[in-house]
Amino acid sequence: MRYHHGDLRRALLDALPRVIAAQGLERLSLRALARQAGVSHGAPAHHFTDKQGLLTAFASEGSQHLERLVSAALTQPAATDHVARLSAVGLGYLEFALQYPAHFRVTFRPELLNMADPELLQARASAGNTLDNVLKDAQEAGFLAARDYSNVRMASWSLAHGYASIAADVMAGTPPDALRRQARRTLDHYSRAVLRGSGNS
Amino acid sequence: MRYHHGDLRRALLDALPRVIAAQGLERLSLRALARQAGVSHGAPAHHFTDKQGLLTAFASEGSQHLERLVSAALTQPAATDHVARLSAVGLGYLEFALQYPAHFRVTFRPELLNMADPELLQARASAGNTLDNVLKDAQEAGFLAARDYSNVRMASWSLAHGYASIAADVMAGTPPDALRRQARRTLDHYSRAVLRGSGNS
DNA sequence: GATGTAATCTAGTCATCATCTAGATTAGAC
DNA sequence: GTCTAATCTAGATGATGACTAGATTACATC
Repeated sequence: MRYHHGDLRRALLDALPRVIAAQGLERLSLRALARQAGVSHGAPAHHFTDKQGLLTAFASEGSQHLERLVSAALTQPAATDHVARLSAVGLGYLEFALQYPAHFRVTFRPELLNMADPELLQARASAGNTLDNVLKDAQEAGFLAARDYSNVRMASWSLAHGYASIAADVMAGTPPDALRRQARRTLDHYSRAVLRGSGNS
Repeated sequence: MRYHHGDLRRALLDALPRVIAAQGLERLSLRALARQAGVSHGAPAHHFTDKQGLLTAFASEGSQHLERLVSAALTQPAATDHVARLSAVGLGYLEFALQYPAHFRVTFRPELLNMADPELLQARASAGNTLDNVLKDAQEAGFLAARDYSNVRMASWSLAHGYASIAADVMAGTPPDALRRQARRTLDHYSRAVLRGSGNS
């Protein structure tokens, strides 16, 4: 075992999902993580200062994964009209929860993170822009009244986050593909209802 | 200090929100809680077995509060038509997050709880029935197609849970009344869109 | 290739924690 | 008044996060 690891920071971040999956986020210990990486129990502190720093870096990664998956869902051939595009945002959100469950559990838990971390803030902000782009397009095309914009934005965000949370927690045993199908139905129905026209009474 | 406390179980559950608010759920310790109650560090174990047992009992309380607040929102004079009633479910959910933030943080965290606990299961089930009653009424009145039922149920649950989660986490600094107003607008818009008629193409 | 500095890692320590145990105290039934 | 079960205390154990001093290595510079 070499004294210098090479890239311990990366190795710890890569081992984290496994350790969290194995013993749960609540029982995550820096020492167990260090053991996994074959390194002494004090080594992680040099890269992340403390547990909060480790999880903050992990959450930044999470926000980047989220943004990537939402963007990927939007560039799929099916995401043509505005309804499908609004659904796609939610589906990308779910995909994040399904593909990166450990990240998902950490990313939206401010009490575990250093919310002043600039890297985290930037990752969060750019992840939130995608929804705005979709809704702005829908508004310009006349599918969303200007005065409904903030309501629909809040509802869409809440719905995506809520469904993914429920899928990750309550429905933890359900097969991913079943969740994807249910989410698609639910989100399509929602998006169709909410973007039907711009003249709601 | 008497040797027997009288009702230590209740005293611990009552002190829990204060301790969680003070030092955060992640740093909650049974010993600190015992100190708060003026009792030795081993005493809580007799009533709750372990930390998971304590939080499970706390989560059962939470589900009861949730059910009570949703029911209260439904019996308000404004909750007359089906749209207002569907909104009220979400508003009750938010009210739970606002009035019982500590309970809210614990109640939906299965990894902290003993999900096999019969008391918890029953509290959860009865809390979930209220939404079904509202949607069943809407369906019978012709505001919701039978084949859309499960989609709307899932969307409403996700939206309520997601908004409350975001309000509790991301928007932790926002004044409660502002959150209530925003939630009412968002939920009304959603409910109106989704319950407009039963003949969506 | 040698050298010096900064980055990285180890090993030991401390206070605290959850959990377990044995035993002390008390309430309440008989 | 006695006895039993419920309740609580006190001590111990192993693990944890954070801190420290010091050992080892990488790397730029000469």
